[in-house]
Amino acid sequence: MAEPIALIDCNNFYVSCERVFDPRLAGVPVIVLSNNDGCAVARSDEAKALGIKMGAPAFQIRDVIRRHGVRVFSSNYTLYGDMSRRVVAVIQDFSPRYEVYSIDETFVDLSGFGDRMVAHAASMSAAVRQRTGIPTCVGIGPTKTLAKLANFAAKKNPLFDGVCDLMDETIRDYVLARIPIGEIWGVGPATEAKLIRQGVARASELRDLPLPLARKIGTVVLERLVAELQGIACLAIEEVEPQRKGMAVTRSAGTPMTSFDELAQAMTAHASRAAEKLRSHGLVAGTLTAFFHTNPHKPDRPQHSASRTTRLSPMSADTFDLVDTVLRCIAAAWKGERSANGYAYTKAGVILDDLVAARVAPQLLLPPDRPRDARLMDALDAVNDRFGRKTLILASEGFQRPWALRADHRSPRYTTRLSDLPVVRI
DNA sequence: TCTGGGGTCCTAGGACCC
DNA sequence: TCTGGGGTCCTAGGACCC
Repeated sequence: MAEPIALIDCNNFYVSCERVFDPRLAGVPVIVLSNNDGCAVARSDEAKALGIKMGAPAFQIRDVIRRHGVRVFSSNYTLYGDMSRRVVAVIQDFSPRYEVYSIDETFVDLSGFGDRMVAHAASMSAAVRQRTGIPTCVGIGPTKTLAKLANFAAKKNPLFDGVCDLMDETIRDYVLARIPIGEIWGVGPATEAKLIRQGVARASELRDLPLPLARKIGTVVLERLVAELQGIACLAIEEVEPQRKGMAVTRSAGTPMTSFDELAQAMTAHASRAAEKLRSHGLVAGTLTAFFHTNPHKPDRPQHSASRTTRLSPMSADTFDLVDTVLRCIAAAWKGERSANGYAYTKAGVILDDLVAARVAPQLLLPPDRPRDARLMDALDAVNDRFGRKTLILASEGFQRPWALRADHRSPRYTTRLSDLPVVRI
């Protein structure tokens, strides 16, 4: 008998975070927008009922928002990240083995709880609600994929009262027969279309696919997925966070960039941020990619997309190194006049790969003539840590920042900023 | 005239996730 | 006018090696 795995998933997480600090948001439609206030990335149940889809561009749903008084928020990742940490702190009290899978989901090993398993899951959910204010649902199954499906069922069907246990085969058959394959973890639009062409439309039908056929239709990934649906655990709970392989800082521009200088400023900012992220994780990068492109949603306008990848030698997390490298990359990729080349670039970014812990990174055999002082970076980080991000920046980042993000509806950082605390006047 | 077989490594691109 | 950002994994195919 497989061991039970639970998935605890926060309901409409970003919206729930906003509601914790403003009870007036309860019962009304609320959405949270992506970076740059681009599209809806979280929706309350009321907003979903209005037909607002995940990822809907903000400008396309303006009418619905106005007509129904939908409350709109810019993303406040500082707040959501901190709330996520608090949720996990509660979950820790309910099982020693767990995996933080995303900002709003955690897999929990429930083996050993026997008959009390469902009750235990319910009290975990209640404790999270009581101690953080965040509502959750729990799905339980013999594999991660089935726990995910159980969670989906728990969210959709009020019958389950927030906790769905799919360890029982009868209930599992009932649920799988009713869930379309597109809802399964790992089945995206491409696989869904392919499977439907093969006459496979329900989770139960996918589960009953012979493994070799699954392998033939898809890849080893689909084969594994089918095995997981059959109750054969292929994906373990990963308690230790694996060493990350790459990291990226990419942004859409608030106003399109039309000159090389504007792009260079934005790229300086992205590279600086990337270097900062590397150092905060104690890493250095071996490969750097810089890219920029025009707005692909406007195919009638002139399109240009460019990227350059280069090795960082020695591997580095130094702001100056990364900025120099990025500027060389975009200079090599820029077409035409620097003042304006006829293109309006809306997105640019820096991607770092081959990440290694700084202390085990290979060193140069012959050190450079002017060794960069690591203490300079320490000082930079110390100042920005103490006085706020971007207190000290490279001058090449500029001070106008026309490309900077839009965030017109940001809520206060209630839990991480003293200056953002609500003030009570008596 | 006739030109092998068996590997590794790297990269780009696709698919998926939240 | 306005369409996010940051990740992972897998595969195919090319380059290269002996």
